[in-house]
Amino acid sequence: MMRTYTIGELGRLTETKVETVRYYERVGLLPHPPRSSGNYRVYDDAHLGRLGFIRRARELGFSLDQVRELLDLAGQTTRSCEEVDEIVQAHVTDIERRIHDLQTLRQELTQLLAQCQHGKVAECRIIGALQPYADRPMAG
Amino acid sequence: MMRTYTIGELGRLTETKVETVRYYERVGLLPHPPRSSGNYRVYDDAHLGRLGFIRRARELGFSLDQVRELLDLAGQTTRSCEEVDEIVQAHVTDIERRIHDLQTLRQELTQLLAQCQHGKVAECRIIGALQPYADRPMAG
DNA sequence: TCTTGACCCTGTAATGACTACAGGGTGGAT
DNA sequence: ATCCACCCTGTAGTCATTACAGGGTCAAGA
Repeated sequence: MMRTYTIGELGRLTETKVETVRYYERVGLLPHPPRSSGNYRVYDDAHLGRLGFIRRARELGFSLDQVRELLDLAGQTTRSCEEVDEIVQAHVTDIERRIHDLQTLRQELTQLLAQCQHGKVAECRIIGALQPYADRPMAG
Repeated sequence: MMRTYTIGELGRLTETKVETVRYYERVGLLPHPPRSSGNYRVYDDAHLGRLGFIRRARELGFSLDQVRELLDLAGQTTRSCEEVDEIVQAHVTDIERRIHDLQTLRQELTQLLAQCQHGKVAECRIIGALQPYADRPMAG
């Protein structure tokens, strides 16, 4: 009494475009499902679970390679979850670095905006700040 | 008495890979420079200035399309710098959204890490939290 | 003069993670 | 019979580079 799903149903259930489901299959994240007589892909609950896992991990910002590792580890149920922890920890560190970079960027841009006197481009401090060789002409 | 540069010199001065300089030319961000007798690209200070502008704007996170707009506006010196302001402001808003998204993500992941009991994968809360259909089997 | 070696040239393909067709077949309802 | 929504494969596009492969150029040293 196993429920089956077409690729469209699977997509709706996991908020994944049909093309993306096929893409995951192509790159080996989803197993090749059996086919119907009309050559349609036939999915079951195991596929639904696996695709759900992938999408949730992607939402959390993991790369497909990281997702691959996590899926692999998730299958080895008796193993210590140390490596899972490491992957997540590394990802948090990466996210923190990106937050920091973006904050630096925002500050630079905000300072540029504060300097703008809303005059003509010729005197614009923003444009000026973008020109590291302001004494030279600029090609166009 | 105009200084000229080879593509390699230009790259060193602006911390740009040679391939990237050629790429900017291909997509129309840099004008086609004149060529030497041996078919080498010959750049001058105007090119240096323009490439510097591009690289600085890229460092500040502007897309190449935004850089194109900024370069275009920078050339229209008598125009009001309102549009420059708008582009930068839109970019700041975008960056703020990204910072916010990343902060949300970091919090979710930090919570996952806090729940990890460092046991076996079978009981791992992290893996569990990634499985939206935890009652179902998972294909592999 | 010859030969290194560093540089330059073009053109094409790869990266990540999809997305968007084109051109066709299937399935169920009317 | 016909319609439409859905499915199929295969290929190419996105963004901003980067990485070759397979050649040509140029200045210096032996």
